Amino acid sequence: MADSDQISSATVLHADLDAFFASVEQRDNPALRGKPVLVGGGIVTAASYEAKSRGVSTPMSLNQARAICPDAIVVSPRGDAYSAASKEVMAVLEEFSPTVEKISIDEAFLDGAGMEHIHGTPREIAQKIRAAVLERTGLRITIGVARTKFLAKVASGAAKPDGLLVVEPEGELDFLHPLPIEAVWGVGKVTSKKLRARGVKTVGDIAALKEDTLCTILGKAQGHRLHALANNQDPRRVAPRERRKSIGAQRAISKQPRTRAELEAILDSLVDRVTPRLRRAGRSSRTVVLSVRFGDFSRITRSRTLPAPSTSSAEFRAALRALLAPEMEQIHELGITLIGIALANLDDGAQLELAFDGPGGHEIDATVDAVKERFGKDAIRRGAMVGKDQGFAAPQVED
DNA sequence: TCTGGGGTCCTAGGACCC
DNA sequence: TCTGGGGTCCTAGGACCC
Repeated sequence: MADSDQISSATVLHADLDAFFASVEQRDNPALRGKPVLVGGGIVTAASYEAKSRGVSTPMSLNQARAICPDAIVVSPRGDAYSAASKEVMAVLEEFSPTVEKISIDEAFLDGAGMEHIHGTPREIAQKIRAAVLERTGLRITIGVARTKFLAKVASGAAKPDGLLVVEPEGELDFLHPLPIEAVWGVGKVTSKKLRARGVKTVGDIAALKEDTLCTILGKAQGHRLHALANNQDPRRVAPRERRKSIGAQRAISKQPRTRAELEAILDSLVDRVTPRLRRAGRSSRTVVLSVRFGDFSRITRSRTLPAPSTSSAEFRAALRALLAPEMEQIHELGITLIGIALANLDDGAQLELAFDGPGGHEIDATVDAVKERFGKDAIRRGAMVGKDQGFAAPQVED
């Protein structure tokens, strides 16, 4: 097929769940339906549309939200429930398109290529998806349809909540150029201020600027990207996400004096939250990152790269203690309001690669976790021999 | 605006190597 | 002893997203 053919017929769908966390709470607890619901602790992580219509937005402090909307029901986040609901929804999406790109817990792009034959026009496809998601998961999803990812995403934003918007190819610039610059993915507070200071208010205004000018204002990468998007150029294909590049955990804490031992205990608990996720994913990490937010909300990060990829909690703990020690003086002076860790530089495979003869005599490389999954967690033990019929030779794993 | 928790990407300087 | 350019890795900070 000619390339131009594909581009002219390209259809991208952007599916975005409405007020996701709050909607899951309302779905799972009928007493919350039709009422203003706030999910969060400290700040509002998600607000139901009943709460949003009263002026609550995210992220806003919970106290402030309560002041605006005193009858709001506040619920603590249930991360596991949201992950499970997200999986249900993504599974429905995957029934419609073989190419689904998850971009966050509540959003995904779908490649519409080839779906027309089975499901009809892009509008009909989107309607079917919305109906299927609601029926199967009880959640409402908004869909934007366009020729490019960028337009599809902007379209879903404009269609919320519980909506559907198709941007026809001949109407693209009319749709795009009047939008405020903040509608562009990647234009946040700082960029918006820089641009507005120069009288740039709409996407059309950006399009009228020379790329060089934009790069001078914003830096090369962002200038180039913004110039392209504002001129309706977005060649990005829908493609399943590459693997995660880091895994982390953090905890906000109250600003009271903390001993080093107390902080190390928090660090250890964060390590214990993160390493199981690392191992479950069959990954290992070579770089350990400590991040600290002081009493004045300034932040630092400190990192250490290990000589070899690791999955060892003990090794991570030791590295983090070493990173924390030099910062204690600052912490005493300013106080500390958050402590976080991340494991970066993720490698494939958990440290040890195993080769064994698979069915048909092929040699298969497997990670430790894959082997455990297939043969049971006792298949690998320190120094254990695995039966010949399973084709292993004395795998040894530490930990 | 008295501020959560999980991420991605970009920039920039220095070390080190060829 | 003085000198160049390019590439990669590491560290730190910052903007941004949901």
